[in-house]
Amino acid sequence: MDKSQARRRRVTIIDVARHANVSPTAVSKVMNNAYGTSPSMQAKVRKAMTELGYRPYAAARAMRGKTYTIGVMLPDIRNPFFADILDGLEEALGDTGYQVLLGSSCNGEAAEARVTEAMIDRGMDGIILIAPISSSAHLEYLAHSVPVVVVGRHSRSVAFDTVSDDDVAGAALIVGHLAGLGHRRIAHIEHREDDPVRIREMPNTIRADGYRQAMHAHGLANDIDIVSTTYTQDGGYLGAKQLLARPNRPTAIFAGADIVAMGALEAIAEAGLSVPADISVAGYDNTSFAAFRPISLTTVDQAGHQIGGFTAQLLLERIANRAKPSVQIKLSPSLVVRNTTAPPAS
Amino acid sequence: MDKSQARRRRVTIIDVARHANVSPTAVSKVMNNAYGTSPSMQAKVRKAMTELGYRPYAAARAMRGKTYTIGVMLPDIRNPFFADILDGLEEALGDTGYQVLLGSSCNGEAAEARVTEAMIDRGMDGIILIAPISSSAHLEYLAHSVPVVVVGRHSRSVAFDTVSDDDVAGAALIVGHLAGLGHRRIAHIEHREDDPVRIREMPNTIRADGYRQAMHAHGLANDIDIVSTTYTQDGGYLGAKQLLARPNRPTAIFAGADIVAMGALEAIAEAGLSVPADISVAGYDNTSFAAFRPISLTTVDQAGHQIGGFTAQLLLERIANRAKPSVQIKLSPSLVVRNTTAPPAS
DNA sequence: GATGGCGTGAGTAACGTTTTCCAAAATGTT
DNA sequence: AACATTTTGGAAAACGTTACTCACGCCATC
Repeated sequence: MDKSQARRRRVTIIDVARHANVSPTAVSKVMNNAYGTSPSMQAKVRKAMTELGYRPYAAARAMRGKTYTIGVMLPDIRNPFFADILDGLEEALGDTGYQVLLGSSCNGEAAEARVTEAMIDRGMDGIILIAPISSSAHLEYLAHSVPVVVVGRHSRSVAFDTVSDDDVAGAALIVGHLAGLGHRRIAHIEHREDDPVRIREMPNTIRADGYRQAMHAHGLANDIDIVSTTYTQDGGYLGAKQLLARPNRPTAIFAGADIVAMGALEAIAEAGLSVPADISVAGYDNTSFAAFRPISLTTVDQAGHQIGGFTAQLLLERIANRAKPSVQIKLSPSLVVRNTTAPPAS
Repeated sequence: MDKSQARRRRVTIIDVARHANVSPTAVSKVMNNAYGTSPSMQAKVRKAMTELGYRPYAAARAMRGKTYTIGVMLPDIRNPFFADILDGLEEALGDTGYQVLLGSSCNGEAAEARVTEAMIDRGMDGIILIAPISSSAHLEYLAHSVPVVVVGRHSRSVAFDTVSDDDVAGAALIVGHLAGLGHRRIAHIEHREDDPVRIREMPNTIRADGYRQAMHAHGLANDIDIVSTTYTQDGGYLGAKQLLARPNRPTAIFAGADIVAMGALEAIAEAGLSVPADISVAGYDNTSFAAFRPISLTTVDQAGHQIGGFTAQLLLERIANRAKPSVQIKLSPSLVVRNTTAPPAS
């Protein structure tokens, strides 16, 4: 039929209005369930809309202030933990009519700013920043342009809401578990951070801090041993190599993220050692491949699904009322013991 | 400063024009490098733009037909193979000024249609569909509304370009490798497909077909053994369980995707068998965790990065000229032999 | 039977940008 | 010096939608 035409013109609200013999205003009102439309009018308009296959043009709606679009900034699309968050998000958004669009490729502060600005420029109704590395001032600035929810960062602002996990408690779970097994030389691989503000706020640094606190609490202050790399598989590989080269090498490694633990496992395998007989390894995030049997990684579960759900809820509330007081939600992690941790070889 | 204001008004082209003492038209012309702007004018306008920190409002541009946005539909955000494609895409797009936004959550034809329609409604300049399951007619329909490039599907259309991998050749590589090692009972786990059109076009069915052809070519027609599940870890687990329960169980399993191989490895480990001593396993995609040493999966590399690059190039060309003849690019896969395949136990 | 209120629908302006014109100025040609 | 041509910059319209304002007719009330 007209599918063969080179380029079809969109069906607009004007077409619907003409078809239903009413004004465009009326069509708009019906669509938005606005006040002042009689039942007969509603029926006429809805009939015309389905007959013409009308879909409102979100790009035009943007000019009037609503796009029904929520942007999510992901720092790394390969980290499967973020997928859990997204699942929770989509589920909570359900059939609210909001469409989620993802922006990725954020390696670095500049790229992150590019993505978030792009989302603002596209008139998104709200944006979700997952573990952003931008300065607090920049987050604050963004939050004044558009409703924002920040995930994973331990900061507090009147301008945006935050959802995060209690990383201190999570680190304590791991250290407690390993110490309970009899380990003393428990090392940690962290994601290097230099910026003083981020040191206070980023989950990775809080996790390292939690490790230090927990080591102290177990009387292992002298055994604190941290290597700084990055939260990537490569970072885990390099970090573990350093640790294995120590004269008195650790009996357990607490990696700051599952993906880091993967790299550590690789370095350990390469060194001809076996896990957990020679050395124990624990991760963080309980990503799907931590559960994968051949690996079966001891880790900390952050309830990504739940995080996503809360995030969606907070964002919707803030979209509805931009002046509402800001909320900080902190969830409690739980320990998942699998097969990469065991008592140290005596 | 004014960051503390409750809600800042955007800087518009009008503000820039006033600041530079020129007309809005002039500002627009300078931005778009249009004809009819003197060097002095350009300087004035650019100065005003930077002084005011102006960023064009993409949502308004959409009303004039260009948003500088490219939408990518991903069927499954957890499959790391797609991340490789995205990397290639972003790299090729480089600093063309286009912003990539991802739409995911496409489990099912309805959700896929929702996402693609949402992208069209947001005025995106072009969309990339990765392994879409929609009917050919629907793809055709989309391509008449917006420039489209389809990745992974073996179809041909005058309305859109396609980039795919030679899945028949890829399957032949695996079967050849296993047969060369001495295997005869080589089974395959496929992604079930019922729709007749999709059977001809989807990469998973082509891969299964390639497996059949290769088995014939090696004189192993009687040993053809296919279980139909899905391209997920669960699908691999269930499929392998079925295969292991066979009275005369296969000595090698060719999983249609790496993630399927992961599930198969899990089922095999659970059955108390070891890989590759008792049974060989091969995957497809060469995802990042296939290379992960503790797994070290034999697989087929599809050059996702390259696929992404070609896709970007084709889309840009089609955006520039919607009437250009359509192009079909088919890339050749390569075999990556690792540690999950070995000669069968004699 | 005039007045007031309310429910219903339409007209109009506005959002920020680009494109299509057109006028004026500058330059080149006889 | 008069005219033709090119260059430069601006005014106005358009894109699709929604919010605001207002007019009309209907009913209840005095």
